Amino acid sequence: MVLLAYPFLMESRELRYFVAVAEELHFGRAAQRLNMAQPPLSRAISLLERRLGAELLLRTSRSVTLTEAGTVLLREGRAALDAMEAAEHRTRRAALAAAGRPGLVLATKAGASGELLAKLLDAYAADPGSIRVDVVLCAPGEQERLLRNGRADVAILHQPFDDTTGFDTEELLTEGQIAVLPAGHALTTRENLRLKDLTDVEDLPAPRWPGPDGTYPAGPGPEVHSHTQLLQLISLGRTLMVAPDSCRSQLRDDVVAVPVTDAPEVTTVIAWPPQSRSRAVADLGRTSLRLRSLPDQAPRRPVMMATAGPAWPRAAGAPQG
Amino acid sequence: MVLLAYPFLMESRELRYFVAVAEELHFGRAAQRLNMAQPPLSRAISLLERRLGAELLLRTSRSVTLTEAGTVLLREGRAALDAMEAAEHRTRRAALAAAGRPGLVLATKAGASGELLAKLLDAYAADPGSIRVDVVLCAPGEQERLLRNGRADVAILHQPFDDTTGFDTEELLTEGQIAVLPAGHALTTRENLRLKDLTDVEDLPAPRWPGPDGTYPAGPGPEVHSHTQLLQLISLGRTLMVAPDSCRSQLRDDVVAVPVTDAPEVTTVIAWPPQSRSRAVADLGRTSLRLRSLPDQAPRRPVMMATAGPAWPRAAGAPQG
DNA sequence: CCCATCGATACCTACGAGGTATCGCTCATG
DNA sequence: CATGAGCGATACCTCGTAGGTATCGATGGG
Repeated sequence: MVLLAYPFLMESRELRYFVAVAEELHFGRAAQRLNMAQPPLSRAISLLERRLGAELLLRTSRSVTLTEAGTVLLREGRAALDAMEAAEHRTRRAALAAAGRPGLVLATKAGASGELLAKLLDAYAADPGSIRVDVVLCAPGEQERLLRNGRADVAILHQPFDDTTGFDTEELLTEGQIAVLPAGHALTTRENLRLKDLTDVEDLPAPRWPGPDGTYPAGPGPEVHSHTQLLQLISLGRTLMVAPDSCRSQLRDDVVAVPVTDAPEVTTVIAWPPQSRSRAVADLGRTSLRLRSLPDQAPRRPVMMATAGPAWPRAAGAPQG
Repeated sequence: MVLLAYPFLMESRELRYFVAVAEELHFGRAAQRLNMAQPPLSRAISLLERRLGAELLLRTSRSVTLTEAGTVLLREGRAALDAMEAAEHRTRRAALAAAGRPGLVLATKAGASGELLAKLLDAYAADPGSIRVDVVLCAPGEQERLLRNGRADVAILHQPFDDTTGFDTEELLTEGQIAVLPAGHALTTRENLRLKDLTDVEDLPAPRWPGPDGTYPAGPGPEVHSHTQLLQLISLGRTLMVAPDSCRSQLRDDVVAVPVTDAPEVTTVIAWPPQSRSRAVADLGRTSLRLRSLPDQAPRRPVMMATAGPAWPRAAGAPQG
């Protein structure tokens, strides 16, 4: 039996079009996002619908909504586009490596696990045969995306917040969580807290982070987009936050940490795509294994990091060597 | 920050072209497979290379080989194309379901776990709200592919043979393995065997199954493409096989089963793509859970199955209801 | 040494992706 | 209830490019 060619009709271009429309629920805005005019977009979508034999969108002249099939195609289509993008990035990276400029891109959440990460990178750098590691700091939850679309080779994820299905992982650290509160607030007198003590605190409404679409959820709390900003807002007595224990080391003097006893334990893991059997990734994984059984304080050098939002301009990276 | 459109260049068409060439390592044959002429294929590939900024293939006028980058793109590209195809199939299936013709496609290895599967399907069919299940019998190892490219919603896989990374799974059965030998063969006098007793048995060389590319590996054993054929060859004293314990029930009288004590245990699992939170799949998963704690012999009806090779013509399905 | 094999190049054609103009429907507004 | 703004669909045109044919040039076998 001979292996045949893939027989499906869909082109990735059409899928990009559909995903744009499905996310915007508006042909005009989607067309703008795609840098094209609205009519060809309308045509492409209805052609796609005819070829799939499935209604994807319900349009009136006032609104666009997804059908069942459309919802499925949005989810599956995003995954497929991520995979396409990943193929492209990983190939480019492999070509660079073959051309003598090997490198790893590690994605981690901005403002998390600084200590741990620095130790890991130092230990890896000490490995003979280790290569340059570029660190990309991204918004909470963005790491997973970068790993899925190939912009990163490895990521530091936090269970149970990030979805690690489909990745190989190595546990790095499990820890409890603390509440970070303004110094002097009534709650700071407590030895420890429970989650329900922290919901609906009148004068400290939970902060609101932007979603992946850039919009903020509704609510009374302040809108935030960085941790420094959040800490400042806490110290000003405007909000509070619940975070893993290890972030204590990064707190300012004007905020107070109180353990939250019933918050879920947070496990920091290092994750990579399963078939990525590159030596470098394997080495890094092995390093992280070794790290857990190592004496605690190795000599530390400062670690330079590059920041990168989820936007498209390539993430600049600082050498780790 | 606004969610932007996917900015990559690669079209799935180009990727299909590359995968075809990379698998054939021959532009002419690849072009045939793609139903096109060779020159535009050559052009498309070199254009792809220029746009990726990466050499993918090393060509002489006598041979084509993959570079490092090409190897990466072959692996990643296959995954991406599977994802594209999956998006298409799952969308079509969702549309059918929305149109009142819901159905599940379950992939399983031909000639494996008949008992277990029949029980599972019966139990599920007894569930109120259960829907039609089409069973696709495929060549060993093909189930995984069907699940990844969306032609199946659920699959019966066998650890450690099949790769379940990226799937949600539910364990069904763990069992040892047996050697199936011609009746009367010297080895059948043994109470049990070890793996090394079975390698290099002069008169019973291991059978050779076709790989995914349709070619047979080299070796002394006979070429086989079905289990019936294999059993016949065993009964003729030409070969042997090692298989999970449960296949005993399907053996003919002229072959003998002997336990292999050091063969790895085989775990039969039911698997599905993780985000596929359709009610039907969830029900089936729950049914399989219940099954493990159930009394053994429920009344059984015969189960009709459709066969399907890995080739493209749509798998026909027989209703389960 | 010559021919078979195979990928690359040159050149042409035609399909379809994408643009502009405009229509037709729906709802908010006074 | 009339009007206009907003939005998707339709009509029509243009041009880029995917794909075909013919042929070249390199390489290795007989």
